[in-house]
Amino acid sequence: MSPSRPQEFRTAARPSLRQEVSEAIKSYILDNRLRPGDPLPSEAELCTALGASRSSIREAVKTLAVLDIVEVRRGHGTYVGRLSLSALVEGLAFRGLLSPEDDFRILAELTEVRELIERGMAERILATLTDEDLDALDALVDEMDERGAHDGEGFAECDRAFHRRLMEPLDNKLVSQLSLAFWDVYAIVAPHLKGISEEDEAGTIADHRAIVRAAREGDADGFVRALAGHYAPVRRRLAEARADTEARADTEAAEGDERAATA
Amino acid sequence: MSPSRPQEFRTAARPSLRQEVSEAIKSYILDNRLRPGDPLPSEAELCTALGASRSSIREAVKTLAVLDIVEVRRGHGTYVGRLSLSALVEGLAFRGLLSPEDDFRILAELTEVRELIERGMAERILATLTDEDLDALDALVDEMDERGAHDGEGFAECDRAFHRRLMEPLDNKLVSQLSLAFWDVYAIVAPHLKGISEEDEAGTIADHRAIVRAAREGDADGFVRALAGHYAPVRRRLAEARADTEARADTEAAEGDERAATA
DNA sequence: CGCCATTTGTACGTATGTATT
DNA sequence: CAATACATACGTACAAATGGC
Repeated sequence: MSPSRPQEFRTAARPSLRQEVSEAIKSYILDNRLRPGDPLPSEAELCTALGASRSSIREAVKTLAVLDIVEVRRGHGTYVGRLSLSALVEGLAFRGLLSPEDDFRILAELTEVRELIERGMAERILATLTDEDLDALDALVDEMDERGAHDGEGFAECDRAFHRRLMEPLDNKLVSQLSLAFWDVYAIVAPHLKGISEEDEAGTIADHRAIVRAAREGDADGFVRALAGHYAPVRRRLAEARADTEARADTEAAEGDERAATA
Repeated sequence: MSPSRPQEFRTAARPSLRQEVSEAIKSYILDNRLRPGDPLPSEAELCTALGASRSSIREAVKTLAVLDIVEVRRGHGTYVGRLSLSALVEGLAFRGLLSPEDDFRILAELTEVRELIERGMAERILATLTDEDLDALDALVDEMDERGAHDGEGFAECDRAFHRRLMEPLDNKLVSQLSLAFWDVYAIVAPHLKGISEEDEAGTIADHRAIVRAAREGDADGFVRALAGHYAPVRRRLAEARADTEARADTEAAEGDERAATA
C-alpha cells in the first residue's frame, strides 16, 4: 500500500527469471493435465520453448525438484514428481538440528502434533480399520518383538510401519502423510541429540498391543487412552532431556564462552 | 539387501555434487551456530571453500532457498533463512491445483486438518489466551464486520489474522505455523476452483464471535462446538461442489474425450 | 559387449543489474 | 558520481549416466 517496505515483504516484487520459468513449468504441468511420473520436456526443449538459458531452466527445475513437483533422473529426463512431503521433512529436520535455544523443543512439538493427529482421528481410525488392517498391525508388533533389542534400526522401521498402517486406511491422505512426515523428522533429528534416554522397547511393544486391542474392540476411549499412554513416556523423556540441557547450559554459561571465534 | 533395486529406492545412491554442497552449507550453518538472519559466505567464497563451481553452488543455494533454510537478497548477499513452512505451502498448493481426480478433495482434507488441530488444542488454547488476546480477537471480528461484503480480500485477511491470533499464543509454535500454512494453501487453491459457493460472511462473523465468547468464558465444550459450527458449512460447501463436479464429470465423460493429443 | 544418441551434471567465462560505501 | 561487491543471466564446453543399437 505504502512505498515503505516492511522488511517482511513478498519477495515477488520483481519476479526473477527463475521464478517465471518455475511458474511456466508448473503451468505446463497443469495445462497439460500431467500426472506424477509423466515425462517433461528436456532442458534443451524448455530453453527454446521458454526462451531462457539452460542455467535458468536448471535452477528452476532444481527448485521444483526440492518440492517434489518434478523429479529429475540423470541421463534419463525430467518427470512430474510424486508431490510428497519430503520438503516439509527436510525443512523441519533442519530446524530441529538448528534450533538455537532448545534442541528438544522441536521434538516435543513434533511428538505433540503426532499425538494430536492420531487422537483427533481416533474415531475415524476405528471406523476405517478392517480386520485385515488389524491383523497386519498385530503382525508388525510381532515383528517388532522379534527384532527387539538386537536391531534398533529394524525396530524403528517397524514402529514407522505401525503408525503408517494405522493412519493410511483413512480417506484423508493428507493427515496420514503428515503423520508419517513428522515421524521421519523425529527419526532424523533424535539421533543427533545427546542426552535423550533410550527408548523403552518393551513398553513400546506393549503400548502398540494395547492400541491394536482397543481398535479391535472398537473401544474409542481405550484407543485414545492407549495412544496417550504410548506418547506419555516419549514426552517425559524429552522433558527430562530438556531439563538436563538447561541445567548444563547454565553451568557452561558460568564458565564463560570459549568458542567465540570460529572464522 | 539384494542387488535388485525396487524402483522406489533412496536417490542417495550417488550424492551429486550439488547435494554435497547443499549438505556442506547446512553443516556450515550448524557448525557455526548461525541463526536466522545471519550472513553466509558469498558464492565466490563458497566456491573456493567447497571446491565447486558457481553453477553447483548456485543450484545448491537455490534449493536451500526453497526450503527457507537460506534466504538470498539480490545485490545484498545470502543469509540464514527464517525456516518457515513456505515450502509446505507451495507444495500443497500445487498439489491442490494438480489433483487429477477430485479438485476439492485436497481442500476438504486441508479443512479437516485445520479443524483437527484447533479442536485438539482447544483446552490448551483456552488455558493460554490472555484477556489481551481475547480483546484482540474481538477487535479482529469487529474489523471483519466493518469490511464485510465490500472487501473480500480484507475479509479473508481478517479471517487469517483471527485464526493466527487464536493459535499463536500457544507454546507449540509448530502447530500454529502448520495451522496458518494450511489456511494459506486454502486461500491459494480455492480461487482457482469453480463451483465453490460464496462464503457466508455473516455466518463466519457469528461463528468467530461464538468462538471468542466460549473462550472468554473458559467453556471448553462450547469452544469445541463453536469450532465445529464454524467448519461445518465449509465442509458442506466443499461436499456440494465435489458432488457437482462429479456429476459434471460423468456427463462430460459421456460426450467423449477431445483433448487426447497435446504433444 | 562396445558404440552412440540423448539427457542431465559440472565447470568456466562474461556481461549486466543492483545495493552498499 | 565512482568504486566495490554481489547476485542474475547467458553461453559454451565437457563429463557422466542411461538406454537402445
